[in-house]
Amino acid sequence: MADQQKRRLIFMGTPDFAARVLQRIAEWSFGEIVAIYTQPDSPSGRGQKLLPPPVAVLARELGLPIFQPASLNPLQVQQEFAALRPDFLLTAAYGLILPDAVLTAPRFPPLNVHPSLLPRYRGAAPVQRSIMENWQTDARIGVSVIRIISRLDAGPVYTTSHVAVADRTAGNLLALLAEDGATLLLRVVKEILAGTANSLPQDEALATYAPKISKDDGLVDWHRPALAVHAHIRAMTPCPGGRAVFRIVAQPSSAPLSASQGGKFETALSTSQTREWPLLLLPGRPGTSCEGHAAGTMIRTRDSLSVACEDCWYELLEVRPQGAFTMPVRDFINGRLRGLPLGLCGSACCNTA
RNA sequence: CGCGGGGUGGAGCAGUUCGGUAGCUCGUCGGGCUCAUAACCCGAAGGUCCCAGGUUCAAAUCCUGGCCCCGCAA
Repeated sequence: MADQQKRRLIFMGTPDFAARVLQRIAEWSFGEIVAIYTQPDSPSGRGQKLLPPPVAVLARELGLPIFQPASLNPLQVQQEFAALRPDFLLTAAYGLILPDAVLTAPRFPPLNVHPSLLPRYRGAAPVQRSIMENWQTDARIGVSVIRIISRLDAGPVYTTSHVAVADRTAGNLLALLAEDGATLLLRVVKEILAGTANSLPQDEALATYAPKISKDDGLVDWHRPALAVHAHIRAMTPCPGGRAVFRIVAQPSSAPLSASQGGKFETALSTSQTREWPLLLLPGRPGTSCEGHAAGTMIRTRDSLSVACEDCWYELLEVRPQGAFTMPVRDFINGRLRGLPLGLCGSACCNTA
C-alpha cells in the first residue's frame, strides 16, 4: 500500500476559499498534485499592478505547477490537461466553465466543493446570499461536495455538512466552510477509491441561484428589521463591505445639553451645519426598540452611534471612512464628529453621493 | 506613469489656502466630588508634525524628490 503509486490530482480554484481547500489537499498523503489551474493574473490594487489570485500565490509557495488559461475551450488547452493523466479533478470556486472534454479526462468523477446546501444557492456568491436572505431565525448554511456536470453546480451530491450561521460574517463562514469542505472532499475521494461512494441527484424544483455580489449590494437599507440589517452587513463583510452615507445635522431642540457641551456645539455649528460621511460599515449590534423614530435616524451617546431600523436601533461598532483604516466608532466620534451633541444627530441613508 | 484621499503625542482628528509659541475630542497617570461610577471637576506626563533636500530671519504650512497607507477602478 505504501509503495503504491500516488494518485494524480489536479486542483482548480481561484479565490481565498479555494486556496484554503488547496492547502488541505496538499496534505493528503496518498495524492500528488500534478497541476494547479487558476484564473490569469488580473490588474488589481493601486497602480493597476498585475496580481496573482490567492490560489496561484499558495501554489507557488507549495512549488506546484501552475496553469492559468483564460479559457478551457481551446483544443490545445484540453490536450494539455489530458496529457497530465489526472486520476482526480478537484475544484473549488474556479470561475471558469469546464467543457466536457475536461470533465471526462480524469479516471474518476470530477468533484467540486461548493459552500451552500445544494440545490439551494448555486452560483457565484452562495455564502453572501445565504446570510442576507436567511436573517430571521437560527439560520444554517453548509458546504456540499458534488460531481461536476456541465450545468453549473447541478451535479449529484455526495455529501453535505451543516453549520449555524450565528453571528458570523461571510469571511468567517467561507473560511470555516473551506475547512469543512476539504474534510468532506477527502472522505468522498476515499469512498470513491473504495467503491463505496454514493451520490444523490439534486431536486431541481428546489434549486436557487446566487448571483455575483456587486458594490451596490453593500448599500444598507435601514427600512428593514435590525436583524436583517445585521445579516446584510455581515454578508457584505469583508467584501464589498456594508455601505451607507451618514448625514450629520444639527437638531438642537432634541439634544439635552449641559452648558459646557452646548458651548462646544455652537462652535462646531458655525463652521458646518451639515456634513456627509460616506462610510463602510462593519457588523454592529442590534439594540432595543426604536419605535417613534424614522428608519435611518441616528442617535449618539457619549461613545456610541446607533441607527434606527424598521423595528430596533442598530448600534455601530466599527466603521471605515473614505481613505482611512477601519476604526472603532468611539474613534470616529472623537475625531470626526467632534462637537456633535448627544442625542439625535442626523440620518443615515443609502444613496451614494 | 489609470483616478482620488491621507501620514501631526498612545487612538481619532483640526491647523496647511494667506509661513510666526503644537491645538481638539478621547486614552493614560495623579488628585477631587460621590453610597458609587464608564458620569462630573482640577492637574500632569507624552510629539524628530513620514523621510531627504531647497527657499526664508523663521516651515506642520511654500518648492523639489522619495517612502508608506486607504479608496475607486479592474
